[in-house]
Amino acid sequence: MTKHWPEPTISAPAALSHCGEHHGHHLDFHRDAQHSCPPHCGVARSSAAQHWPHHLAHMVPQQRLEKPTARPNHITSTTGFMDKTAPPGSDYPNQQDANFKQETISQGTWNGDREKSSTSGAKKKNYQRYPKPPYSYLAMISMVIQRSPEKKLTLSEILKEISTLFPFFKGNYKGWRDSVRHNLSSYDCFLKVLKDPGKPQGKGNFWAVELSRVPLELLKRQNTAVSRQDETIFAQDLAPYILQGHKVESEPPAPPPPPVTHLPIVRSRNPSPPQEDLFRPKLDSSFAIDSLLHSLRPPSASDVDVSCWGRGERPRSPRPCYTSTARSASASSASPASTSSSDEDWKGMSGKRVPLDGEAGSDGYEDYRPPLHKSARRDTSAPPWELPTSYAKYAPPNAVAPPSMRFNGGPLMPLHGGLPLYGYGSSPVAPGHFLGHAYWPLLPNGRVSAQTAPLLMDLDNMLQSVPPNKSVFDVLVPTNQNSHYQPPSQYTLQSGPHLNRYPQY
DNA sequence: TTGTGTTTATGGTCAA
DNA sequence: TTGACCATAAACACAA
Repeated sequence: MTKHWPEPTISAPAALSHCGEHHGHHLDFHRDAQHSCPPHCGVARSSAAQHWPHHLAHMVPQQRLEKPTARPNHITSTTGFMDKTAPPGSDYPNQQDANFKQETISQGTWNGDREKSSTSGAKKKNYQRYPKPPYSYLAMISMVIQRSPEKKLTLSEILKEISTLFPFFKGNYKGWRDSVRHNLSSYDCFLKVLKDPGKPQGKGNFWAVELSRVPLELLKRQNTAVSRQDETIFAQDLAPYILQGHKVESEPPAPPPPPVTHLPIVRSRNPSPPQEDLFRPKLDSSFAIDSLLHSLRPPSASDVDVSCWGRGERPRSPRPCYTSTARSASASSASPASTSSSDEDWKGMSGKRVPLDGEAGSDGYEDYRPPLHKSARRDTSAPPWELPTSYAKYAPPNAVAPPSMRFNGGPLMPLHGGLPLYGYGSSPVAPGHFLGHAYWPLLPNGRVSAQTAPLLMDLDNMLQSVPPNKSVFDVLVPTNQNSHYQPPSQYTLQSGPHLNRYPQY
C-alpha cells in the first residue's frame, strides 16, 4: 500500500504524532499544523481546529472541561476546514457555498495529487477527499441501513446514502466504495438478503444488519482529528441510532426458544461448532435478525417476509472476518470471528425473500435513483431519529432535550433559526435527502445561519439532560410527526438498565 | 461494459 | 516491540 503522506519534516513531528491524527491520508491539516503550532499537543489541535468552518466555530458550544487538551482553547479562524479547495466534481449544496469555498481557498487541504506529487516516490493519487468521518465503516453502513425504511439496502443504495450523509464520500474519491464493499463482505453483522433466491450468485442483493452481531465498539466515535476538533459535533456513539433501542447483551445467549421463522435460517457457517455456538449470536425471538428487522420495520413499510431472509451464501475467509473482537470491547455482544468456515456450508444456501415491487433490477450507483415506491416509503416512514453526525439536518426528535433546545415544549424541536445543518464545508447540508421530515418546514429556507446560537446536537450532550439511570430510549416519546412509527415496546427500555453504550466520558 | 461481491495484501494506529 | 485491528487498495470473478 502506498503511503499517502510523507512524514512530517518541518517541526514537531513527534508532538503531532502524539496529538494529531495519525491518518494523514485522511486529514488535510497536518501541514497547517506543522506550520503553525509549536510542539505542543494542545496547540497543535487548536491549529487543526482552526480549519473548521467558521460557522462551526461559532457553534462550539460547551467545551468539556474534562478533556482540556482534546479541544481547542478557542477557535477564531474563519477559514473553513473543508473549504480551501473545491474538489473537482464535488457537489456543493448550492452556488453560494461554492463561492464561499472559492473565497476561502488558501492552500490545498485535500489529499490529492498535489500533495502526493511532493513526495518522491509516493504514488500519485488522482483523487481528493474530505477528512473521514470519525466513525467506522461498519457504523456508517449500519446506520444508513438501519435508517432505511425497510432496514435493508442494496449496495448502490448504501453508497448513495453514505455519500449523502458524509461529505467525505463526495468528490472524486471512489476508493471508499471498495471499503464499503469490503466491510459488507467482511463483517458478519451484515446480512446479504438475496433479491432472487434462485440466484444465490446474483448481484444487487440487499444488505441488512444483524444487530446482535454488530460489534458495539465499532459504533463508537473514533478518536480522529475531526472528532477531536469539536467533540460536541459528532455523537460519541452511534449505537442508539443503529440499535434503536434493541438491547444487545454481552452475556451468552439464553437457550434459543423455538424458531420464529418458517424457513430454515441459513446463517450457520459451521453446522457443528460447539465452541462457536457458545458465542453464536442469539437467534431467539427477541434478538434474531428476523425478529429484529421485522419488529423494527415501520408499519408503513412493505411487509416483507423476513422469515424468508437468509444469510448470504458467501464463504467468508477466516482472516478478515472482523467479527466483534473489538480491541477494547467491554460490551461487545457479537460473536468472535469464525474460525472455521466451510465453503460448502454456504454455497448453495440462498436466502429467500419476497421481492418488492420495482426491486427486481439492479441499482447503479452513478445513476442511482430510488424507485418511486421506495421514495414514497421513505417520505412517509423515515425513522424518527436523526443521525448524530455533524451532517445531521435535525435532532433526534424522540430524545429528551434540555429546555434550551426545546421548541414549543416539544422534545428536541429545532430552535429558532433552525438546526445547524453543518457539514464539513461551510455550507449547511441542503435539504434534499430524506425529505418529508416534519421538521424541515421549520428550517428557514432549508438553511441555517452561521450565527445560529450554539447548539449541541450530538447525543452525548443531549444525554446529559437525561436523568440518571435513564437511557435515551427510556424517554422515547412518539411524536406526532412520527406517529407512523412506534418503536416496539419490547425494545424500549422502560425501566431497564442503562444501555451500556454510554460510559461517562 | 459496468456493477457487485469476495479475497488478499498492506499501511497506520493503538494497546499490551 | 509486537500483535490486533481498521482502513485502504487492488485483483479477480461473475452477474446484470
